[in-house]
Amino acid sequence: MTFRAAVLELVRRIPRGRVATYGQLAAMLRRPRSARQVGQALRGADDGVPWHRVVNAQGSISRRSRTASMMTQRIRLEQEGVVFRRGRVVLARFRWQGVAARRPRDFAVRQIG
DNA sequence: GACTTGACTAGAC
DNA sequence: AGTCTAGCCAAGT
Repeated sequence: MTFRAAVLELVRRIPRGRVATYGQLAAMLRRPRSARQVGQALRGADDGVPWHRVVNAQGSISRRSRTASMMTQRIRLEQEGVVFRRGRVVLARFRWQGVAARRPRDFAVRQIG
């Protein structure tokens, strides 16, 4: 299993309407310093992988190449309901939490009385 | 193996 | 707020 294959597999699990950052995905793969390689892996991704759901740490879109437009990615995200503010995805609301999101809410047990 | 290339990022101005 | 820089490292030559 190459790193590239692991990245593509993980990106396929990002649900519609959510985004993840390069660094976040790298950390999920237990390779926290390989953010650049996540981008590199996405370079040749086919239509089967939702590459548009990956943005940089600032929530903005990174250019795929000199000529490539960033509009395609933004339009795709907005069509899924992702909201941009001042050119950035509102990460606080749309970041994919990964497996942590489905963890039991043990915090709700605490009561006042 | 020794370079080279970047869809990156945190920190420092 | 933006702009630079150094460090990063999987893949491709």
